Amino acid sequence: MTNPLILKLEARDDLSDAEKASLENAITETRTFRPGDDLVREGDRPTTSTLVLDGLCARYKLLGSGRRQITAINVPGDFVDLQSFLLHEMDHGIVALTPCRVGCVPHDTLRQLTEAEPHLTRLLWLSTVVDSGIHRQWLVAMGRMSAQGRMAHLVCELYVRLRSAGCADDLGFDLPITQEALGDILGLSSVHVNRVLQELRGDGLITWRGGRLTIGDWDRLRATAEFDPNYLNLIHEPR
Amino acid sequence: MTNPLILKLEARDDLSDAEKASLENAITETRTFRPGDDLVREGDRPTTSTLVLDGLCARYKLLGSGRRQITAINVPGDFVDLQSFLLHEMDHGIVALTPCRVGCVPHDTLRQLTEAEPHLTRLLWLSTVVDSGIHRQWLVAMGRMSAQGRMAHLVCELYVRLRSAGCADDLGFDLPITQEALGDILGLSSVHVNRVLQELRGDGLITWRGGRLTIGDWDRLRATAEFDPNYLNLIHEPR
DNA sequence: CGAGGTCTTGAAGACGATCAACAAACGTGG
DNA sequence: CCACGTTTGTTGATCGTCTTCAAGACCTCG
Repeated sequence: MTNPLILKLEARDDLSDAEKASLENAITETRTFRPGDDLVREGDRPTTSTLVLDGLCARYKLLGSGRRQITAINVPGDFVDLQSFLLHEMDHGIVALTPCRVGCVPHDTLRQLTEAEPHLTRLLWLSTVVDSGIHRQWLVAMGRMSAQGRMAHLVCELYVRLRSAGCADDLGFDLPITQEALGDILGLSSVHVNRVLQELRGDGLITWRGGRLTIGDWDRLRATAEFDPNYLNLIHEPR
Repeated sequence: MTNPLILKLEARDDLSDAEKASLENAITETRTFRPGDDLVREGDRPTTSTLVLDGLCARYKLLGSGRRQITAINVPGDFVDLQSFLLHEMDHGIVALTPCRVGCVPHDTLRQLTEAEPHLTRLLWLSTVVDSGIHRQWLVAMGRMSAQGRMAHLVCELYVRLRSAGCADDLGFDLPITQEALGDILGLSSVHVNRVLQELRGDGLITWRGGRLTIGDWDRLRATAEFDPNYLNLIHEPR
């Protein structure tokens, strides 16, 4: 099976065979995690960065009250903590939301890439910059949209991202997580998540049963979410 | 006057004289903006990136309802839209919050830096990655903190960032923006911003008059905000 | 001095949180 | 395959936070 990071980068620019080989060889080890396992903890100083090969992970922070906020979802092909190569100390934890398989890339290897492969460096930089754009969009949703709008937006985003990673079909995608986790993503209580889901289902926009999310009416879902995939930067052009 | 970007990067790693010169020479033009002016609009495809030399700018998105959400504040030394060099199309606008002086750096120059200056490239990459960390912290505040906690957190963050940019003294800093803008930052209505400010002032945590924010009790402000500057990555070490 | 923008205050209402109880689903061991 | 315990999902009731609307005060700048 080919490395999903290569798929992700090739969606945005051409890669030479040498560059693909560099990426393939960068992974020194693969590891698996079960839902709820921490891949990395806040305060760690990892010496490798983690690439999601399969499953979903989340970045999160905990507050004094014990509340959790998830700040990002990572799908296959995402370099979860690529920034730890530059930041050194983790300012947040990373948890497996579903069963996960990940690849580890030593920071030394990344550093060598930045010395020898300027184009690949720009593409890796790009992938952190796209993450940043997703964060900004989430901020807009959190600050100015209703709970239903936010939920609809999340579904739209995950659908497009999973699709581009080859992990969704025409009808929907697997999302085997709890309503509480969904609340931690959207900044809502699990009770309210439940009610919002019922409304969206009542309106025929989505259904979500047995860990499988099905899209009922993409156009209206998209309208509810005011979703514009622009910020995901799924455009192929020279970088 | 020395380029504040150099100050910002030197807070996090050593720069050689050649690297400093590269950064100085990168700015081809400086421009000024008045409060409310757009530096860049959503959908633009700029050919330069913008470095704040003086004043405050904000990244923002507008929703269908006309609501605005500010997703980032940029202080002197920040490279506002460095990512446009990789992303090409702007997924958000940038507005001057106060009178601003900025420097323009052509994307061609940035590209050449990535080809010839790996260490400087890593530092510029780092600065986008720190922005990302700030976004994540804002998400936590938006999702899981009260209006007062959020306000307190914003004040703490701005104080530390402006201080490290040499734009704040022991007592506080200039913040000549409207309460409505503050609401667009925090995802609150301007009415509620007003009330939250009154409470914080009543508690002796801050005062804000005539565009000048004064910190009354840093320890309690910090506690209210659960503020930990860790995510700003103000650590000097080799990158 | 007047006009537009900004700040302030009050009142009403919407949205989402919290609490509590129960139902359903899941997994584990017998 | 069933029994049981634990986790997850569902529902109702109540409460608090923040929004919205509206009106008046203040301020700044032409």
